[in-house]
Amino acid sequence: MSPGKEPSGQLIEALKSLGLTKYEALVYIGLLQFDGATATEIHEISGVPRASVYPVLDKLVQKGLVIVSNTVPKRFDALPPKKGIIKLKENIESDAEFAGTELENIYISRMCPEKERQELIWSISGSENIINRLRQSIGEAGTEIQIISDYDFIKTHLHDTLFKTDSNPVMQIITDRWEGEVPPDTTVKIVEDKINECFESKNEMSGIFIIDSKRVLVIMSSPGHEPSAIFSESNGFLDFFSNYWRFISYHIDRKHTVRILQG
Amino acid sequence: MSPGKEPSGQLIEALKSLGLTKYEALVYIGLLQFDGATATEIHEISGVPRASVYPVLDKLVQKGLVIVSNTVPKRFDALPPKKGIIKLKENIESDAEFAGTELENIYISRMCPEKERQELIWSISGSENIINRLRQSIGEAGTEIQIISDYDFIKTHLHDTLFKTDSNPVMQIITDRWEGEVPPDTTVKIVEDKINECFESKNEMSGIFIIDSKRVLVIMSSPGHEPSAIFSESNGFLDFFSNYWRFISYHIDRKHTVRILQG
DNA sequence: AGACTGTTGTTTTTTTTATAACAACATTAA
DNA sequence: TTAATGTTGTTATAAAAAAAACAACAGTCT
Repeated sequence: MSPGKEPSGQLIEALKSLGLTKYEALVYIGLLQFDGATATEIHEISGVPRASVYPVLDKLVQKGLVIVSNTVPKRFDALPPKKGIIKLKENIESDAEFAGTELENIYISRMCPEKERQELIWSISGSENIINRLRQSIGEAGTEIQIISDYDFIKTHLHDTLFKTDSNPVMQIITDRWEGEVPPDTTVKIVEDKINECFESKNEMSGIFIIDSKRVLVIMSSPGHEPSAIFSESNGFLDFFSNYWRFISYHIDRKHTVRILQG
Repeated sequence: MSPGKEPSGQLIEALKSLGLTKYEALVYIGLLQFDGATATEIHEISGVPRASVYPVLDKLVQKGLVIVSNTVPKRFDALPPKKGIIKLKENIESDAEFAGTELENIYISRMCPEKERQELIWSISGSENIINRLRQSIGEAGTEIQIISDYDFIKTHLHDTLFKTDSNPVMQIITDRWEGEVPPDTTVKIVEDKINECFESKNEMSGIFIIDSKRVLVIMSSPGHEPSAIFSESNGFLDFFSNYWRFISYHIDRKHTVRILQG
Protein backbone atom coordinates (compact mmCIF):
# COMPACT_ATOMS: atom_id res chain seq x y z
CA MET A 1 0.00 0.00 0.00
CA SER A 2 1.68 3.17 -1.12
CA PRO A 3 1.20 5.98 1.34
CA GLY A 4 0.58 8.44 -1.51
CA LYS A 5 2.01 11.88 -1.06
CA GLU A 6 1.09 13.14 2.34
CA PRO A 7 -1.56 15.82 2.52
CA SER A 8 -0.52 19.45 2.81
CA GLY A 9 -0.51 20.97 6.27
CA GLN A 10 -2.78 23.67 4.97
CA LEU A 11 -5.47 21.17 4.06
CA ILE A 12 -5.27 19.60 7.47
CA GLU A 13 -5.49 22.99 9.14
CA ALA A 14 -8.54 23.76 7.05
CA LEU A 15 -10.18 20.52 8.10
CA LYS A 16 -9.26 21.24 11.69
CA SER A 17 -11.12 24.49 11.63
CA LEU A 18 -14.06 22.51 10.33
CA GLY A 19 -13.97 20.57 13.57
CA LEU A 20 -11.78 17.57 12.84
CA THR A 21 -8.57 16.63 14.61
CA LYS A 22 -5.38 16.03 12.67
CA TYR A 23 -5.91 12.27 12.78
CA GLU A 24 -9.52 12.55 11.74
CA ALA A 25 -8.46 14.66 8.80
CA LEU A 26 -5.74 12.24 7.79
CA VAL A 27 -8.02 9.24 8.00
CA TYR A 28 -10.77 10.96 6.06
CA ILE A 29 -8.33 12.02 3.36
CA GLY A 30 -6.94 8.51 3.27
CA LEU A 31 -10.38 7.02 2.85
CA LEU A 32 -11.12 9.36 -0.02
CA GLN A 33 -8.05 8.03 -1.77
CA PHE A 34 -8.99 4.45 -1.15
CA ASP A 35 -12.67 3.95 -0.66
CA GLY A 36 -13.59 0.77 1.10
CA ALA A 37 -10.30 0.32 2.88
CA THR A 38 -9.74 -1.73 6.01
CA ALA A 39 -8.39 -0.20 9.20
CA THR A 40 -4.92 -1.48 8.45
CA GLU A 41 -4.99 -0.10 4.94
CA ILE A 42 -6.11 3.24 6.29
CA HIS A 43 -3.22 3.12 8.71
CA GLU A 44 -0.85 2.49 5.85
CA ILE A 45 -2.23 5.21 3.61
CA SER A 46 -2.66 7.87 6.20
CA GLY A 47 0.33 7.25 8.45
CA VAL A 48 -1.90 7.27 11.51
CA PRO A 49 -0.84 4.62 14.04
CA ARG A 50 -2.93 1.52 13.56
CA ALA A 51 -4.24 1.47 17.10
CA SER A 52 -5.36 5.07 16.77
CA VAL A 53 -7.23 4.42 13.56
CA TYR A 54 -10.08 2.66 15.34
CA PRO A 55 -11.19 5.37 17.76
CA VAL A 56 -10.72 7.95 15.05
CA LEU A 57 -12.93 6.00 12.68
CA ASP A 58 -15.50 5.71 15.44
CA LYS A 59 -15.65 9.45 15.67
CA LEU A 60 -15.89 9.89 11.94
CA VAL A 61 -18.75 7.41 11.82
CA GLN A 62 -20.36 9.31 14.66
CA LYS A 63 -20.00 12.53 12.69
CA GLY A 64 -21.56 10.82 9.71
CA LEU A 65 -18.55 11.20 7.44
CA VAL A 66 -17.84 7.50 7.24
CA ILE A 67 -19.86 4.32 7.10
CA VAL A 68 -18.74 0.81 8.08
CA SER A 69 -19.25 -2.56 6.49
CA ASN A 70 -19.95 -5.45 8.79
CA THR A 71 -17.51 -7.78 7.15
CA VAL A 72 -14.41 -9.10 8.84
CA PRO A 73 -12.24 -7.19 8.59
CA LYS A 74 -14.42 -4.12 8.68
CA ARG A 75 -14.25 -1.92 5.63
CA PHE A 76 -14.86 1.80 5.64
CA ASP A 77 -16.39 4.13 3.14
CA ALA A 78 -16.11 7.91 3.20
CA LEU A 79 -18.74 10.41 2.22
CA PRO A 80 -17.58 12.14 -0.98
CA PRO A 81 -15.79 15.40 -0.19
CA LYS A 82 -18.55 17.76 -1.26
CA LYS A 83 -21.08 16.08 0.97
CA GLY A 84 -18.52 15.65 3.71
CA ILE A 85 -17.76 19.33 3.81
CA ILE A 86 -21.44 20.17 3.75
CA LYS A 87 -22.01 17.87 6.69
CA LEU A 88 -19.20 19.47 8.67
CA LYS A 89 -20.48 22.91 7.87
CA GLU A 90 -23.99 21.94 8.94
CA ASN A 91 -22.75 21.10 12.40
CA ILE A 92 -20.95 24.39 12.63
CA GLU A 93 -23.87 26.29 11.20
CA SER A 94 -26.22 25.04 13.88
CA ASP A 95 -23.72 26.05 16.54
CA ALA A 96 -23.39 29.42 14.89
CA GLU A 97 -27.11 29.92 14.94
CA PHE A 98 -27.34 28.98 18.59
CA ALA A 99 -24.43 31.21 19.53
CA GLY A 100 -25.90 34.02 17.50
CA THR A 101 -29.18 34.18 19.34
CA GLU A 102 -27.56 33.55 22.67
CA LEU A 103 -25.01 36.32 22.21
CA GLU A 104 -27.66 38.68 20.94
CA ASN A 105 -29.52 38.21 24.21
CA ILE A 106 -26.41 39.06 26.14
CA TYR A 107 -25.71 41.98 23.87
CA ILE A 108 -29.06 43.72 24.19
CA SER A 109 -28.88 43.68 27.98
CA ARG A 110 -25.38 45.10 28.15
CA MET A 111 -24.16 48.13 30.01
CA CYS A 112 -22.47 50.56 27.76
CA PRO A 113 -20.96 53.89 28.78
CA GLU A 114 -21.71 55.56 25.43
CA LYS A 115 -20.76 58.95 26.70
CA GLU A 116 -17.13 58.20 27.26
CA ARG A 117 -16.74 55.79 24.39
CA GLN A 118 -17.39 58.61 22.01
CA GLU A 119 -14.23 60.37 23.08
CA LEU A 120 -12.04 57.35 22.54
CA ILE A 121 -9.85 56.64 19.59
CA TRP A 122 -9.98 53.09 18.33
CA SER A 123 -7.38 51.11 16.45
CA ILE A 124 -8.28 48.61 13.79
CA SER A 125 -5.74 46.20 12.40
CA GLY A 126 -5.80 44.12 9.28
CA SER A 127 -6.92 45.43 5.94
CA GLU A 128 -10.05 43.33 5.84
CA ASN A 129 -11.23 44.61 9.19
CA ILE A 130 -10.49 48.15 8.16
CA ILE A 131 -12.42 47.83 4.93
CA ASN A 132 -15.37 46.34 6.76
CA ARG A 133 -15.57 49.12 9.28
CA LEU A 134 -15.13 51.70 6.56
CA ARG A 135 -17.84 50.28 4.36
CA GLN A 136 -20.18 50.12 7.29
CA SER A 137 -19.56 53.73 8.24
CA ILE A 138 -20.09 54.87 4.67
CA GLY A 139 -23.25 52.82 4.46
CA GLU A 140 -24.59 54.46 7.61
CA ALA A 141 -23.71 57.96 6.46
CA GLY A 142 -26.56 60.43 6.79
CA THR A 143 -25.69 63.67 5.03
CA GLU A 144 -22.04 64.08 4.17
CA ILE A 145 -18.97 62.09 3.23
CA GLN A 146 -15.51 63.53 2.77
CA ILE A 147 -12.75 61.40 1.35
CA ILE A 148 -9.10 61.77 0.58
CA SER A 149 -7.75 58.59 -0.92
CA ASP A 150 -6.02 57.28 -3.99
CA TYR A 151 -8.37 55.98 -6.61
CA ASP A 152 -7.04 52.46 -6.62
CA PHE A 153 -8.22 52.02 -3.09
CA ILE A 154 -11.63 53.52 -3.77
CA LYS A 155 -12.04 51.44 -6.88
CA THR A 156 -11.16 48.11 -5.34
CA HIS A 157 -12.85 48.46 -1.98
CA LEU A 158 -15.42 51.22 -1.99
CA HIS A 159 -16.82 51.65 -5.47
CA ASP A 160 -20.09 49.81 -4.96
CA THR A 161 -20.57 51.12 -1.45
CA LEU A 162 -20.42 54.71 -2.64
CA PHE A 163 -23.20 54.13 -5.12
CA LYS A 164 -25.39 52.24 -2.72
CA THR A 165 -25.90 54.59 0.23
CA ASP A 166 -29.45 54.74 1.52
CA SER A 167 -29.61 58.43 2.27
CA ASN A 168 -27.80 59.97 -0.68
CA PRO A 169 -25.27 61.98 1.27
CA VAL A 170 -23.29 64.79 -0.31
CA MET A 171 -19.85 63.41 -1.13
CA GLN A 172 -16.61 65.26 -1.67
CA ILE A 173 -13.77 63.14 -2.89
CA ILE A 174 -10.17 64.18 -3.41
CA THR A 175 -8.20 61.62 -5.36
CA ASP A 176 -5.64 61.14 -8.10
CA ARG A 177 -7.81 59.96 -10.95
CA TRP A 178 -11.27 58.65 -11.77
CA GLU A 179 -12.76 56.07 -14.06
CA GLY A 180 -16.36 55.68 -15.12
CA GLU A 181 -19.39 57.28 -13.57
CA VAL A 182 -19.47 59.66 -10.62
CA PRO A 183 -22.07 58.90 -7.94
CA PRO A 184 -24.95 61.39 -7.55
CA ASP A 185 -24.44 64.44 -5.29
CA THR A 186 -20.72 63.94 -5.55
CA THR A 187 -17.86 66.26 -6.30
CA VAL A 188 -14.60 64.60 -7.31
CA LYS A 189 -11.47 66.71 -7.25
CA ILE A 190 -8.71 65.12 -9.25
CA VAL A 191 -5.24 66.32 -8.40
CA GLU A 192 -3.36 65.45 -11.48
CA ASP A 193 0.17 65.92 -10.20
CA LYS A 194 1.79 64.75 -7.03
CA ILE A 195 -1.18 63.69 -5.07
CA ASN A 196 1.36 61.98 -2.90
CA GLU A 197 2.37 65.26 -1.38
CA CYS A 198 -1.01 65.58 0.21
CA PHE A 199 -1.29 62.43 2.17
CA GLU A 200 1.12 59.77 1.16
CA SER A 201 4.48 61.35 1.75
CA LYS A 202 5.79 61.01 5.27
CA ASN A 203 3.17 59.62 7.53
CA GLU A 204 2.16 56.92 5.09
CA MET A 205 -1.50 57.69 5.37
CA SER A 206 -3.34 56.15 2.53
CA GLY A 207 -6.73 57.56 3.21
CA ILE A 208 -8.90 59.87 5.31
CA PHE A 209 -12.63 59.39 5.53
CA ILE A 210 -14.93 61.80 7.38
CA ILE A 211 -18.56 60.83 7.80
CA ASP A 212 -21.23 63.40 8.67
CA SER A 213 -18.54 65.51 10.38
CA LYS A 214 -19.04 63.02 13.17
CA ARG A 215 -16.68 60.15 12.58
CA VAL A 216 -13.22 59.91 11.12
CA LEU A 217 -11.36 56.89 9.88
CA VAL A 218 -7.72 57.30 8.97
CA ILE A 219 -5.87 54.50 7.27
CA MET A 220 -2.14 54.20 7.71
CA SER A 221 -0.15 51.66 5.85
CA SER A 222 3.58 51.62 6.02
CA PRO A 223 5.14 49.12 3.65
CA GLY A 224 6.17 45.96 5.42
CA HIS A 225 3.68 46.39 8.23
CA GLU A 226 0.11 45.22 8.40
CA PRO A 227 -2.10 48.15 7.51
CA SER A 228 -3.79 49.73 10.49
CA ALA A 229 -6.37 52.40 10.96
CA ILE A 230 -7.72 54.66 13.66
CA PHE A 231 -11.35 55.43 14.05
CA SER A 232 -12.94 58.02 16.29
CA GLU A 233 -15.88 60.21 17.08
CA SER A 234 -13.76 62.34 19.37
CA ASN A 235 -14.23 66.07 18.87
CA GLY A 236 -10.59 66.98 18.99
CA PHE A 237 -9.76 64.30 16.53
CA LEU A 238 -12.59 65.37 14.25
CA ASP A 239 -11.61 69.02 14.41
CA PHE A 240 -8.09 68.15 13.45
CA PHE A 241 -9.00 66.11 10.44
CA SER A 242 -11.79 68.42 9.33
CA ASN A 243 -9.29 71.24 9.33
CA TYR A 244 -6.77 69.08 7.61
CA TRP A 245 -9.31 68.25 4.94
CA ARG A 246 -10.21 71.91 4.43
CA PHE A 247 -6.57 72.81 4.25
CA ILE A 248 -5.81 70.17 1.64
CA SER A 249 -8.88 71.06 -0.33
CA TYR A 250 -7.91 74.74 -0.39
CA HIS A 251 -4.24 74.07 -0.94
CA ILE A 252 -4.62 71.90 -4.00
CA ASP A 253 -6.99 74.36 -5.61
CA ARG A 254 -4.21 76.90 -5.62
CA LYS A 255 -1.06 74.88 -6.13
CA HIS A 256 -2.10 72.02 -8.35
CA THR A 257 -3.80 71.33 -11.59
CA VAL A 258 -7.21 70.22 -10.46
CA ARG A 259 -9.98 68.71 -12.53
CA ILE A 260 -13.45 68.61 -11.10
CA LEU A 261 -16.10 66.03 -11.90
CA GLN A 262 -19.69 66.46 -10.83
CA GLY A 263 -22.02 63.52 -10.22
CA MET B 1 -17.59 44.94 38.69
CA SER B 2 -20.18 42.22 38.94
CA PRO B 3 -19.16 39.09 37.11
CA GLY B 4 -22.66 38.69 35.70
CA LYS B 5 -24.00 35.19 35.49
CA GLU B 6 -21.44 33.04 33.83
CA PRO B 7 -22.13 31.97 30.28
CA SER B 8 -23.60 28.52 29.63
CA GLY B 9 -21.21 25.77 28.71
CA GLN B 10 -23.25 25.14 25.62
CA LEU B 11 -22.63 28.64 24.34
CA ILE B 12 -18.93 28.27 24.91
CA GLU B 13 -18.89 24.94 23.12
CA ALA B 14 -20.70 26.52 20.21
CA LEU B 15 -18.14 29.30 20.03
CA LYS B 16 -15.37 26.73 20.28
CA SER B 17 -16.60 24.97 17.21
CA LEU B 18 -16.53 28.35 15.53
CA GLY B 19 -12.79 28.41 16.17
CA LEU B 20 -12.42 30.18 19.51
CA THR B 21 -10.83 28.79 22.67
CA LYS B 22 -12.70 28.84 25.95
CA TYR B 23 -10.90 31.98 27.05
CA GLU B 24 -11.48 33.71 23.76
CA ALA B 25 -15.16 32.91 24.04
CA LEU B 26 -15.33 34.16 27.63
CA VAL B 27 -13.57 37.39 26.82
CA TYR B 28 -15.71 38.05 23.78
CA ILE B 29 -18.86 37.40 25.76
CA GLY B 30 -17.58 39.63 28.51
CA LEU B 31 -16.89 42.44 26.09
CA LEU B 32 -20.38 42.18 24.67
CA GLN B 33 -21.73 42.73 28.17
CA PHE B 34 -19.50 45.71 28.77
CA ASP B 35 -18.41 47.40 25.63
CA GLY B 36 -15.32 49.51 25.99
CA ALA B 37 -13.94 47.74 29.01
CA THR B 38 -10.31 47.73 30.08
CA ALA B 39 -8.30 44.55 30.37
CA THR B 40 -8.79 44.46 34.11
CA GLU B 41 -12.52 44.97 33.78
CA ILE B 42 -12.67 42.18 31.24
CA HIS B 43 -10.82 39.98 33.67
CA GLU B 44 -13.35 40.80 36.34
CA ILE B 45 -16.38 40.20 34.15
CA SER B 46 -15.20 37.09 32.39
CA GLY B 47 -13.29 35.35 35.15
CA VAL B 48 -10.31 34.89 32.86
CA PRO B 49 -7.03 35.42 34.73
CA ARG B 50 -5.83 38.96 34.19
CA ALA B 51 -2.51 37.93 32.73
CA SER B 52 -4.26 35.69 30.25
CA VAL B 53 -6.59 38.42 29.11
CA TYR B 54 -3.91 40.20 27.13
CA PRO B 55 -2.80 37.43 24.78
CA VAL B 56 -6.42 36.39 24.35
CA LEU B 57 -7.38 39.92 23.38
CA ASP B 58 -4.48 39.96 20.94
CA LYS B 59 -5.89 36.96 19.20
CA LEU B 60 -9.38 38.37 19.13
CA VAL B 61 -8.04 41.58 17.60
CA GLN B 62 -6.15 39.48 15.10
CA LYS B 63 -9.35 37.68 14.23
CA GLY B 64 -11.07 40.99 13.78
CA LEU B 65 -13.62 40.47 16.54
CA VAL B 66 -12.28 43.19 18.77
CA ILE B 67 -10.77 46.64 18.28
CA VAL B 68 -8.51 48.52 20.68
CA SER B 69 -8.40 52.12 21.76
CA ASN B 70 -5.02 53.73 22.13
CA THR B 71 -5.73 55.29 25.47
CA VAL B 72 -3.99 54.30 28.68
CA PRO B 73 -5.29 51.98 29.85
CA LYS B 74 -6.32 50.40 26.61
CA ARG B 75 -10.01 49.93 26.11
CA PHE B 76 -11.57 47.22 24.01
CA ASP B 77 -14.65 47.09 21.84
CA ALA B 78 -16.26 43.96 20.51
CA LEU B 79 -17.91 43.50 17.16
CA PRO B 80 -21.66 43.07 17.74
CA PRO B 81 -22.60 39.39 17.90
CA LYS B 82 -24.25 39.15 14.49
CA LYS B 83 -21.21 40.53 12.75
CA GLY B 84 -18.88 38.60 15.00
CA ILE B 85 -20.48 35.32 14.09
CA ILE B 86 -20.44 36.23 10.43
CA LYS B 87 -16.76 36.98 10.66
CA LEU B 88 -16.03 33.68 12.34
CA LYS B 89 -18.09 31.85 9.77
CA GLU B 90 -16.27 33.63 6.97
CA ASN B 91 -12.97 32.27 8.18
CA ILE B 92 -14.40 28.79 8.34
CA GLU B 93 -16.12 29.17 5.00
CA SER B 94 -12.90 30.02 3.25
CA ASP B 95 -11.26 27.01 4.83
CA ALA B 96 -14.20 24.90 3.77
CA GLU B 97 -13.89 26.10 0.22
CA PHE B 98 -10.20 25.38 0.14
CA ALA B 99 -10.64 21.96 1.68
CA GLY B 100 -13.47 21.25 -0.71
CA THR B 101 -11.47 21.75 -3.87
CA GLU B 102 -8.41 20.13 -2.42
CA LEU B 103 -10.31 17.04 -1.33
CA GLU B 104 -12.11 16.88 -4.63
CA ASN B 105 -8.74 16.65 -6.36
CA ILE B 106 -7.74 13.80 -4.12
CA TYR B 107 -11.09 12.15 -4.62
CA ILE B 108 -11.12 12.11 -8.41
CA SER B 109 -7.73 10.46 -8.53
CA ARG B 110 -8.61 7.76 -6.05
CA MET B 111 -8.33 4.06 -6.48
CA CYS B 112 -11.59 2.35 -5.88
CA PRO B 113 -12.20 -1.38 -6.12
CA GLU B 114 -15.84 -0.97 -7.20
CA LYS B 115 -16.17 -4.65 -7.95
CA GLU B 116 -15.74 -5.81 -4.40
CA ARG B 117 -17.41 -2.88 -2.76
CA GLN B 118 -20.66 -3.88 -4.34
CA GLU B 119 -20.73 -7.09 -2.36
CA LEU B 120 -20.23 -5.39 0.96
CA ILE B 121 -22.84 -4.55 3.53
CA TRP B 122 -22.51 -1.14 5.07
CA SER B 123 -23.67 0.13 8.43
CA ILE B 124 -24.96 3.62 8.93
CA SER B 125 -25.52 5.05 12.37
CA GLY B 126 -27.48 8.05 13.51
CA SER B 127 -30.91 8.87 12.21
CA GLU B 128 -29.79 11.93 10.32
CA ASN B 129 -27.16 10.01 8.41
CA ILE B 130 -29.63 7.27 7.64
CA ILE B 131 -32.21 9.70 6.33
CA ASN B 132 -29.63 11.40 4.15
CA ARG B 133 -28.47 8.19 2.56
CA LEU B 134 -32.03 7.05 2.08
CA ARG B 135 -33.16 10.26 0.45
CA GLN B 136 -30.18 10.18 -1.83
CA SER B 137 -30.86 6.62 -2.91
CA ILE B 138 -34.50 7.39 -3.56
CA GLY B 139 -33.55 10.48 -5.50
CA GLU B 140 -31.20 8.44 -7.67
CA ALA B 141 -33.76 5.71 -8.28
CA GLY B 142 -34.20 4.79 -11.93
CA THR B 143 -37.17 2.54 -12.41
CA GLU B 144 -38.51 1.01 -9.23
CA ILE B 145 -38.87 1.69 -5.53
CA GLN B 146 -40.25 -0.76 -2.99
CA ILE B 147 -40.96 0.38 0.53
CA ILE B 148 -42.20 -1.16 3.73
CA SER B 149 -42.40 1.43 6.43
CA ASP B 150 -44.84 3.01 8.82
CA TYR B 151 -46.44 6.14 7.50
CA ASP B 152 -45.15 8.43 10.22
CA PHE B 153 -41.64 7.83 9.02
CA ILE B 154 -42.51 8.36 5.37
CA LYS B 155 -44.44 11.48 6.16
CA THR B 156 -41.78 13.16 8.24
CA HIS B 157 -38.70 12.22 6.28
CA LEU B 158 -39.56 11.09 2.80
CA HIS B 159 -42.73 12.77 1.68
CA ASP B 160 -41.19 15.42 -0.53
CA THR B 161 -38.48 13.12 -1.86
CA LEU B 162 -41.05 10.64 -3.14
CA PHE B 163 -42.77 13.32 -5.19
CA LYS B 164 -39.58 14.80 -6.55
CA THR B 165 -37.80 11.93 -8.27
CA ASP B 166 -36.34 12.78 -11.67
CA SER B 167 -37.15 9.56 -13.45
CA ASN B 168 -40.66 8.75 -12.23
CA PRO B 169 -39.94 5.26 -10.97
CA VAL B 170 -42.72 2.80 -10.25
CA MET B 171 -43.28 2.78 -6.51
CA GLN B 172 -44.84 0.14 -4.32
CA ILE B 173 -45.40 1.14 -0.74
CA ILE B 174 -46.66 -1.01 2.09
CA THR B 175 -47.61 0.99 5.12
CA ASP B 176 -50.17 1.41 7.88
CA ARG B 177 -52.05 4.49 6.68
CA TRP B 178 -51.88 7.34 4.21
CA GLU B 179 -52.76 11.00 4.17
CA GLY B 180 -53.19 13.26 1.17
CA GLU B 181 -52.12 12.64 -2.38
CA VAL B 182 -50.40 9.54 -3.69
CA PRO B 183 -47.37 10.13 -5.95
CA PRO B 184 -47.75 9.19 -9.65
CA ASP B 185 -47.01 5.60 -10.70
CA THR B 186 -47.41 4.55 -7.11
CA THR B 187 -49.33 1.76 -5.46
CA VAL B 188 -49.91 2.12 -1.73
CA LYS B 189 -51.04 -0.93 0.18
CA ILE B 190 -52.49 0.00 3.50
CA VAL B 191 -52.60 -2.78 6.05
CA GLU B 192 -55.26 -1.64 8.39
CA ASP B 193 -54.68 -4.02 11.25
CA LYS B 194 -51.51 -5.11 12.96
CA ILE B 195 -48.97 -3.81 10.54
CA ASN B 196 -46.56 -4.37 13.40
CA GLU B 197 -46.63 -8.06 12.77
CA CYS B 198 -44.95 -7.52 9.45
CA PHE B 199 -41.89 -5.65 10.35
CA GLU B 200 -41.99 -4.10 13.74
CA SER B 201 -42.46 -7.00 16.06
CA LYS B 202 -39.30 -8.79 17.02
CA ASN B 203 -36.39 -7.54 15.03
CA GLU B 204 -37.37 -3.94 15.50
CA MET B 205 -37.03 -3.08 11.86
CA SER B 206 -38.79 0.12 11.14
CA GLY B 207 -38.34 0.15 7.40
CA ILE B 208 -37.16 -1.66 4.30
CA PHE B 209 -36.35 0.21 1.12
CA ILE B 210 -35.43 -1.51 -2.14
CA ILE B 211 -34.28 0.66 -5.03
CA ASP B 212 -34.25 -0.65 -8.60
CA SER B 213 -33.84 -4.20 -7.26
CA LYS B 214 -30.24 -3.12 -6.87
CA ARG B 215 -29.87 -1.58 -3.48
CA VAL B 216 -31.44 -2.27 -0.12
CA LEU B 217 -31.55 -0.11 2.93
CA VAL B 218 -32.91 -1.60 6.13
CA ILE B 219 -33.52 0.56 9.14
CA MET B 220 -33.40 -0.96 12.59
CA SER B 221 -34.29 1.01 15.64
CA SER B 222 -34.51 -0.60 18.99
CA PRO B 223 -35.81 1.73 21.66
CA GLY B 224 -33.03 3.12 23.79
CA HIS B 225 -30.38 2.64 21.12
CA GLU B 226 -29.36 5.03 18.40
CA PRO B 227 -31.12 3.97 15.24
CA SER B 228 -28.89 2.18 12.78
CA ALA B 229 -29.27 0.95 9.26
CA ILE B 230 -27.59 -1.42 6.84
CA PHE B 231 -27.17 -0.65 3.21
CA SER B 232 -26.02 -2.95 0.47
CA GLU B 233 -25.89 -3.80 -3.19
CA SER B 234 -24.90 -7.36 -2.40
CA ASN B 235 -26.81 -9.97 -4.41
CA GLY B 236 -27.44 -12.28 -1.51
CA PHE B 237 -28.69 -9.48 0.60
CA LEU B 238 -30.89 -8.22 -2.20
CA ASP B 239 -32.32 -11.62 -2.88
CA PHE B 240 -33.22 -12.04 0.73
CA PHE B 241 -35.01 -8.76 1.06
CA SER B 242 -36.68 -8.99 -2.33
CA ASN B 243 -38.09 -12.32 -1.29
CA TYR B 244 -39.03 -10.93 2.07
CA TRP B 245 -40.83 -8.11 0.36
CA ARG B 246 -42.68 -10.47 -1.96
CA PHE B 247 -43.59 -12.64 0.97
CA ILE B 248 -44.99 -9.79 3.01
CA SER B 249 -46.81 -8.41 0.03
CA TYR B 250 -48.47 -11.78 -0.63
CA HIS B 251 -49.05 -12.53 3.01
CA ILE B 252 -50.91 -9.37 3.87
CA ASP B 253 -53.15 -9.68 0.83
CA ARG B 254 -54.44 -12.93 2.24
CA LYS B 255 -54.42 -12.40 5.97
CA HIS B 256 -55.16 -8.76 6.46
CA THR B 257 -57.66 -6.14 5.49
CA VAL B 258 -55.84 -4.25 2.81
CA ARG B 259 -56.81 -1.02 1.15
CA ILE B 260 -55.11 -0.05 -2.06
CA LEU B 261 -54.50 3.47 -3.28
CA GLN B 262 -53.32 4.23 -6.77
CA GLY B 263 -51.33 7.37 -7.67
C1' DA C 1 3.52 -21.10 14.18
C1' DG C 2 2.71 -16.82 11.91
C1' DA C 3 0.03 -13.02 10.19
C1' DC C 4 -3.59 -10.13 11.01
C1' DT C 5 -7.67 -7.78 13.34
C1' DG C 6 -9.70 -5.40 16.93
C1' DT C 7 -9.09 -3.78 21.79
C1' DT C 8 -7.06 -1.94 25.87
C1' DG C 9 -3.74 0.55 28.51
C1' DT C 10 0.07 3.66 29.07
C1' DT C 11 3.43 7.27 27.59
C1' DT C 12 4.65 11.37 25.10
C1' DT C 13 3.61 15.65 23.02
C1' DT C 14 1.04 19.66 22.18
C1' DT C 15 -2.34 23.00 23.27
C1' DT C 16 -4.93 25.46 26.70
C1' DT C 17 -5.50 27.17 31.00
C1' DA C 18 -3.70 29.03 35.37
C1' DT C 19 -0.35 31.22 38.51
C1' DA C 20 3.46 34.07 39.80
C1' DA C 21 6.56 37.71 39.46
C1' DC C 22 8.22 42.05 37.53
C1' DA C 23 8.98 46.75 35.52
C1' DA C 24 6.76 51.11 34.49
C1' DC C 25 3.92 54.40 35.91
C1' DA C 26 0.58 56.92 38.64
C1' DT C 27 -1.61 58.22 43.14
C1' DT C 28 -1.61 59.03 47.95
C1' DA C 29 0.15 60.01 52.50
C1' DA C 30 3.72 61.14 55.40
C1' DT D 1 10.43 65.07 48.68
C1' DT D 2 10.15 60.29 49.71
C1' DA D 3 7.98 56.12 50.78
C1' DA D 4 3.85 53.25 50.39
C1' DT D 5 0.33 51.61 47.49
C1' DG D 6 -2.07 50.27 43.53
C1' DT D 7 -2.65 49.59 38.41
C1' DT D 8 -1.25 48.34 33.80
C1' DG D 9 1.01 45.68 30.60
C1' DT D 10 4.74 41.84 30.08
C1' DT D 11 7.10 37.76 30.68
C1' DA D 12 8.03 33.33 32.41
C1' DT D 13 6.55 29.21 33.92
C1' DA D 14 3.46 25.51 36.16
C1' DA D 15 -0.76 22.71 35.84
C1' DA D 16 -4.40 20.48 33.29
C1' DA D 17 -6.63 18.77 29.32
C1' DA D 18 -6.69 17.02 24.74
C1' DA D 19 -4.29 14.68 20.95
C1' DA D 20 -1.10 11.76 19.31
C1' DA D 21 2.05 7.78 19.61
C1' DC D 22 3.44 3.57 21.31
C1' DA D 23 3.12 -1.23 23.42
C1' DA D 24 0.89 -5.32 24.51
C1' DC D 25 -2.69 -8.85 24.17
C1' DA D 26 -6.46 -11.96 22.95
C1' DG D 27 -8.85 -13.95 19.25
C1' DT D 28 -9.18 -15.75 14.35
C1' DC D 29 -7.76 -17.49 10.31
C1' DT D 30 -4.23 -19.93 7.43
